[in-house]
Amino acid sequence: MPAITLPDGSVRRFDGPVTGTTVAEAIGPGLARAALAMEIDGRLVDLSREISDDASVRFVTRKDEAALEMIRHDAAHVLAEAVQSLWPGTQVTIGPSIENGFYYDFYRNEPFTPEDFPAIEARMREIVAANAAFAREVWPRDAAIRFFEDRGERFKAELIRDLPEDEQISIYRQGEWLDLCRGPHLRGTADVGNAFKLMKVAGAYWRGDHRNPMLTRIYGTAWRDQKELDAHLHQLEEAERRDHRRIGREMDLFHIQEEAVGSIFWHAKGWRLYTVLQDYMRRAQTRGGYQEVRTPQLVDRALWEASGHWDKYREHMFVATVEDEDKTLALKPMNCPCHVQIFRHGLRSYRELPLRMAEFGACHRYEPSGALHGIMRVRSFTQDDAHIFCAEEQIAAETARFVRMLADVYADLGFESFRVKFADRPEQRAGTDETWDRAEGALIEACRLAGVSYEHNPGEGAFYGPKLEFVLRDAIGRDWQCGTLQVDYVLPERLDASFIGEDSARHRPVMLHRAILGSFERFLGILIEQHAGRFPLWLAPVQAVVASIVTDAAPYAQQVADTLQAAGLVVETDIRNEKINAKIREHSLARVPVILVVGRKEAEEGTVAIRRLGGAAQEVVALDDAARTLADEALPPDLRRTR
RNA sequence: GCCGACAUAGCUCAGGGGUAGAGCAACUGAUUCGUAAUCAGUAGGUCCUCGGUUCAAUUCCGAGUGUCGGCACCA
Repeated sequence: MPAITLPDGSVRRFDGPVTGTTVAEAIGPGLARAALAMEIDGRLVDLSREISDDASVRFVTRKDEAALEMIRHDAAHVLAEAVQSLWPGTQVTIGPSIENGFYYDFYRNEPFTPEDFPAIEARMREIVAANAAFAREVWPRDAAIRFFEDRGERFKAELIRDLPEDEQISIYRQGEWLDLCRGPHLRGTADVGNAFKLMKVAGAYWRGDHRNPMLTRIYGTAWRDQKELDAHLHQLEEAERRDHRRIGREMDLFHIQEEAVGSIFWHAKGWRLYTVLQDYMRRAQTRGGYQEVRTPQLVDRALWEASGHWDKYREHMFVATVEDEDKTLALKPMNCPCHVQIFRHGLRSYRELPLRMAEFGACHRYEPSGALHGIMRVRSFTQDDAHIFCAEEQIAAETARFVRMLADVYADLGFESFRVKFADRPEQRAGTDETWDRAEGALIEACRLAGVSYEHNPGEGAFYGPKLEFVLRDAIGRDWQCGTLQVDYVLPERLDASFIGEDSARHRPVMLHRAILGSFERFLGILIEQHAGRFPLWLAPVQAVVASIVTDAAPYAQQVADTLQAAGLVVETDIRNEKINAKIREHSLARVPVILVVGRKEAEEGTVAIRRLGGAAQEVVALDDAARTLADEALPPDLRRTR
């Protein structure tokens, strides 16, 4: 006699075990039509599942987030059936729902290509139209293993073998086809709907391990309805439109070529962007109580051996040898060992702590070729790196201080909010468990004191210590991990850094590794995509163009440009013999924030007509006023505050 | 690094066993024009590199390099 409690608090009693379908029908025909699955005591299950005991039940309809995930998961099953029916002998492996869609990994000698998509999608639509019910069955483990082995499905058999002993082996049938699956599923294949699209094929290692066979993965996107699908496709176009590689070329910011793979040729305009950002960061650091240093690019391997990097990252380091000397040097992949060298140069007193040592450190790492991506993932980059040498009891205060600084910088750069993740000890690590206990404990305590709330990111810490990761969200909703703060007890030990305490004895400092932007290269890529190249005035590579209407106005245009330049603005002059329409169009497409139009009238009156990027309005003001206003507007945010 | 796709003018792309085309950009000339494309003309190519097949390869085949999308990696 199950008593079923509904979300509104009402209770329904039934004579015996009932399925969710029955319960929904009992409540009303509308719900019976809309219910796709249900939550029994908070656990999502099939609607066809029987309820035999008292329970609280919530029905899941298409509007639910959970339903969208199920649509995607079921779409993966439909994809798998379609593929196996078109290419018998293809082995199935796994096919989960993911953000925005789903994928399914297949094993097949001949990989799929996007040309196969139309046929697969057509078959998928047939399967959806047939509306086979998803039927759950529980099989004995041995029978399930034998079944899949007999079909030559060795990956599925392996999956079942590796399931925990006490776990039920559930099989879902959809018509003729079946798959091992934990579930739950929608009622039938028709519930998947037709708002799906296959997107791309890719290789993926079995179980994500590069020692395993390569599978061929088909990605799809799936949504509740066509409108949502269209919105998603539009969003992808938007991301492509913002792609920093495209904008970098269009705006003449940088390029990369074969002779220096993974390194950037910064063109004049891109370099202005870079230096404006670097100057800003330098001011922020100075205000934050950091001292800036500069350390060598080439450092003897002995130091990397001592720090532990040679052991762990040797194959990711660029190594240099010289003919006349029996020495092996490495281009520094990071700055910390060098900073420790400065710290330990001479005796340090506790009075000097916390010692905040910053460097715009140019580092080289031999990244795997497949990892390279525009200016975001490169082999030569510059970090806004700093190490805070402090006593253990200063960790909390320094963490809080750093988070404040980071929040200010992000806000100035147009990112109002960020998330924090706490990454704790990885499997491969240096240092004892006791050390890790202390490091993690100190960081947790620091977060508490700083009022930082965080998500847990287990096992993702650096090999020498736990870290906080700071994640930005950009204008189109993508997350970027930029900032980091890492607590390190290991390196000071390995490189023998010490300070003299109040008690006249030697003590080990703790090192906090920290960065706000991460690397300039990557962050500039993010900034470019964040603004789609339409930078705020202070960052814009070209801040204004003076465009003349007639040749007679050319001398005045030059005078306007000179005035603005004297006021500190980056200005170009366009006195070509072109129509003003063409000039406006060109400079607008080039994303110049301000166009100053001057014709005979302006020349006579000593004015300029200001046109802002993105607007059609024009504002006619006296030249001197324009120079003053624009120069003011072009001040970096921190200088504007202290003006 | 692994899987797949791709590589043709500055850019975006078409083409195809007999050494190649468009649009935009560039250059020249005419036009002097008031807020998102004035008109006309000219020039521009190692068809990524190296091998192979062929009478002939930019095209077909192989290798390499690079790029792109994933996977793996990211101190």
